[in-house]
Amino acid sequence: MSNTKVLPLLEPDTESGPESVAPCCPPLTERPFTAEEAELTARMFKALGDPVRLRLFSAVASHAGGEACVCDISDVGVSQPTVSHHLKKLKEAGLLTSERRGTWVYYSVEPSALASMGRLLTSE
Amino acid sequence: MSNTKVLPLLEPDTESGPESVAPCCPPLTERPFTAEEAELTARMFKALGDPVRLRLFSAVASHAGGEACVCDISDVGVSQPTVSHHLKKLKEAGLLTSERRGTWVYYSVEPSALASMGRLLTSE
DNA sequence: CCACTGATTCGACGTGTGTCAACATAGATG
DNA sequence: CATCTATGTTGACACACGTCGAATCAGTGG
Repeated sequence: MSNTKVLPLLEPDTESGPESVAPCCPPLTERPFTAEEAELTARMFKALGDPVRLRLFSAVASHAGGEACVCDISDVGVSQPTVSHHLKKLKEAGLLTSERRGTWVYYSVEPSALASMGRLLTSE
Repeated sequence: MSNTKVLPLLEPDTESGPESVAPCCPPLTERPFTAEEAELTARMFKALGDPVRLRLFSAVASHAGGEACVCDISDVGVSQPTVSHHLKKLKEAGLLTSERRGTWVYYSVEPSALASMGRLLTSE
C-alpha cells in the first residue's frame, strides 16, 4: 500500500511504529485545519476518546516517572486481552511507548505527544 | 449505585442539551481517572476524534468571534446532512452552541470546554 | 399561499470498534 | 524440559459510527 500521507514536519517513521503525531499543527483556534492536519490530529483525540483508554493513559501518566507496569494499571473493569488491545491503540497513536523488562512490560507516556495536544487547545 | 452517574459539579441539564462537560477533572497526569471521570471526559475527546468534526470545530474556533455560519464552514468534503450531523455531535459534547438568526444558523465555541480540555493536558 | 434557499431529521447501508474466550508467546523458575 | 505467570494475538460477535439521498422543517420573498 502506498504510504498514507504524512505531513512534512513528521519523520517518515517505521511501518508499525507510533504514527508520529507529536509535533503537528497550530492551535485549533488559529486557522481552519486542512484535511491532512485533521486526519493526523484526530488520531490522538480518537485514541483518548474511549473511557477505558483514558483511564489507562491517566494511570500511566500519573504513575511515578510517567511509567507503569501493565499489572499496575490493568484494573479498569475489562478483561486482560482488552487492556492489551487498548494499550496497543494508545501506542499506535503515539501517546505511549512500551518496553519489556524481564517478566513485565512497562508503558511510558510520550511527553512530546502530551505537549502537542496541550498546544492545540491553548488559545492564549 | 444508581443509574448513569453525573459528577456533582455538573448540572443535570436537559435531555438533548450539551452534556455539560466543561468544568471537570484534573490534569491527566495528576492521578488515575475514575470510571465516571473517564466516561465524561472521553466524550469530548471522542467528539474531536473525527477528522471532519475536527475541521468543523477548527473552522468555527478560528472564525471571527469564535462564531460562524454553517454556510461558511460546510466545505469539508462531505454532504450537507453529514455536516449537520457532525455539528450536532459537537454540540452534544458541549464544545459548540448554536443559534438561529433569520435564515442562517450560527455555531459558536463553548470557551469553558476549550479551557477545560487544555487543563487536562497541561502537566504543571 | 407558494416557491425558493438554508439547515435538520430520517432511513438505510457498509464499515469500524470494543469486548471476550481461546490460543499463543516471552521469561522466570523448578 | 516442564511449568507457571505475565502479555500479546486471533477470531468472532454485537453494536456504534460515518455517510448519503430523500423527506422535512424554518425563514424569506414574490
